[in-house]
Amino acid sequence: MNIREIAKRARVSTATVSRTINRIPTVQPQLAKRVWRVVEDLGYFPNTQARALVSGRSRIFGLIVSEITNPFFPEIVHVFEDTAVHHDYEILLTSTVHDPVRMKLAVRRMLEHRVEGVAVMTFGMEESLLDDLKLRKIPLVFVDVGPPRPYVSNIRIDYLHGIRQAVQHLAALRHERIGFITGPLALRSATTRREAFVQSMNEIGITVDPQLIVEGNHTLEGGEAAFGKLARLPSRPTAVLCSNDMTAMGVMRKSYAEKIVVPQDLSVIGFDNIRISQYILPPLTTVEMSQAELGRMAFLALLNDVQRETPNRAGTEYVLKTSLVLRESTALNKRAATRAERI
Amino acid sequence: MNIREIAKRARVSTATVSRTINRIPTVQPQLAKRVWRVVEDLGYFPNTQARALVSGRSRIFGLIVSEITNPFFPEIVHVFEDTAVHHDYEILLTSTVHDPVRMKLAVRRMLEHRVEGVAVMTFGMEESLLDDLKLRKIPLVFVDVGPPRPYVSNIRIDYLHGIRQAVQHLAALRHERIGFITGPLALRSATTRREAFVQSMNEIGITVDPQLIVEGNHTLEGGEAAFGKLARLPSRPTAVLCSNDMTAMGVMRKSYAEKIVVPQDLSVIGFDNIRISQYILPPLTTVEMSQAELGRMAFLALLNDVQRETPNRAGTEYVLKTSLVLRESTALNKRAATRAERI
DNA sequence: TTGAAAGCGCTAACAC
DNA sequence: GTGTTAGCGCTTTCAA
Repeated sequence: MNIREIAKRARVSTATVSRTINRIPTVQPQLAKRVWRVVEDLGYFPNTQARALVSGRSRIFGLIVSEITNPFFPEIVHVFEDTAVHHDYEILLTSTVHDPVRMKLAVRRMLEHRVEGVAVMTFGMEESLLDDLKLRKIPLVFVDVGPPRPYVSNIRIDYLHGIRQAVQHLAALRHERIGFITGPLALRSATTRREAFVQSMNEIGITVDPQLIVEGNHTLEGGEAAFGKLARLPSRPTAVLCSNDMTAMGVMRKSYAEKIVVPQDLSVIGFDNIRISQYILPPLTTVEMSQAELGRMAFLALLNDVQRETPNRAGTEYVLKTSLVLRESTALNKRAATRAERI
Repeated sequence: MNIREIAKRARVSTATVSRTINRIPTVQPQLAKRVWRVVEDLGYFPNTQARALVSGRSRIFGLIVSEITNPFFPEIVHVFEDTAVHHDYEILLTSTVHDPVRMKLAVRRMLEHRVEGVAVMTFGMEESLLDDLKLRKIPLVFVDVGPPRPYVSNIRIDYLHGIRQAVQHLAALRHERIGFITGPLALRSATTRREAFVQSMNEIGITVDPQLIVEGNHTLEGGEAAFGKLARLPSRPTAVLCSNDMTAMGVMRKSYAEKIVVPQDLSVIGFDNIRISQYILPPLTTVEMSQAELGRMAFLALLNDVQRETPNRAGTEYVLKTSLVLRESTALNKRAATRAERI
């Protein structure tokens, strides 16, 4: 069953059927009605492949994430898909799993399917592998990477805003020795978070002891190991800020093992606000970087690029704010509090 | 750049280019070599839409899950995608979010994209909405639902195996009053798990007190509420088996609030073995239902249906075993243990 | 073994 | 406002 069959039964041309289905307003209402009747009677639906082929528009966007099993991503994927469906787009999803080969393959698949745009959420990894896409001037949106580049849009993350709130929250709870566990420093997003931490500390008059900054790798195990180092310090921190929530969970797990009670003995703050952070015990105070908002922005950025008639040479810059979500993993610094009482 | 361009430059016909690219062995090696050279020089790759249109094979499978943000699914999606890519298939993913409208829309999208098969992982929900697919004899694979149906394959879950292990593990730890928190009883998967529990208890000579079976809804909040009921019982259970891991996390959260210590005062066992279960405190003992295996089986089931020349009228039945994973949320029943010492 | 050519289902340019 | 028709890029007969 195809458009010709519909045309025959509705006694119109295929062009009229096509126009009707695409809601082109020049079709006479009565003709349109006749067409719709047949369409519904036969349960006809158009063939997207044929459509894409002739129109040169696939109505597919690619979405590249580093790992769908990383709890940070499912919400993004969900919202991206949801927004896409609302705009009659389909999504070609791929996880690179930090593997350049998979990344290369993903680019190939995107090209073969003639995607109209690609959102890249690998936070700065293997970015050069996307050159094939850039070459063909396919709209691209990145999250949180490097300097502006031609034809590429960016969603900048305002890390400083949330991290400053976190630092000030800890300072208000009278913490001074505040540790920071970074992500893998090969990632720009990780170094930027670290810098936001250092700057926020400076702003409140504290120069960060370099020993208090330890490299993690955004995994729970990395958080455990990193906190291990912090805990062995002669003067260990009373609070730890982590580059993501999984790291914070690692810190909590390690401190549980070492009989350090969160939040009484140690305040912990995460970053991302992934879904489970509210469910762990104690519920995690964290800096939210809205995954839903990120998914929506990424889709709309691509849609915007695709819909303009002149190519978006300059790229567009978007900004996603971060902000502190208070829960129960932070508390007053006991030592400082005792001191204060004496005063 | 298209196949004609390649043909011209390689001084062969488009047919030969097509054959070469599709690795049809009748092409002369030297001709093939010439074609490949041009293909590589120009960075040519075929257009999947055109291919699909003319061959009538989209090389796309649909994957319908109830919620990608449910931690049970990301691993499945990942493995499904991974296996698909290995077989040169693409995947059309959708979350129904338990919404019949979205389900209906998903079916429509699948049809428009001419998917060759659909894996349905909604565990028994809104299944009638898939009639359009059945009607068109599109290969379908379900997980864990109803009786065999024509043209539909099924992955059965051997719930009993794992649940029996869980019950026997608890019994060995001298628990007798064992509670069970079900999933939403509208779901077949939930009632089947409950029945497996009752049977396993009967097998070890215990008739389950109906008060000890409480309905949950597979969410953390549901687990909290359900355990609230169990905790208020005159004689509360010393162990609880849950219909999924999120429920178990709810139980742990609620017992934390009520100063009931897991596992000393209460043993808890989950079901599913989602990723985070190993990370929570204490690490959760749970019945594993391998998500990776499920994703792989679902893909291969569809592939199998698609590759046979005669339609799979009878459908194929697959079985996925479940089995207990011991971690740290269970312990010896204190009361019974004391009694035993006296003996 | 290779090439010529038909045609997959649809859109859009053009003619009326 | 509607119809006729070319053609999107490819696979696949069929003939040579």
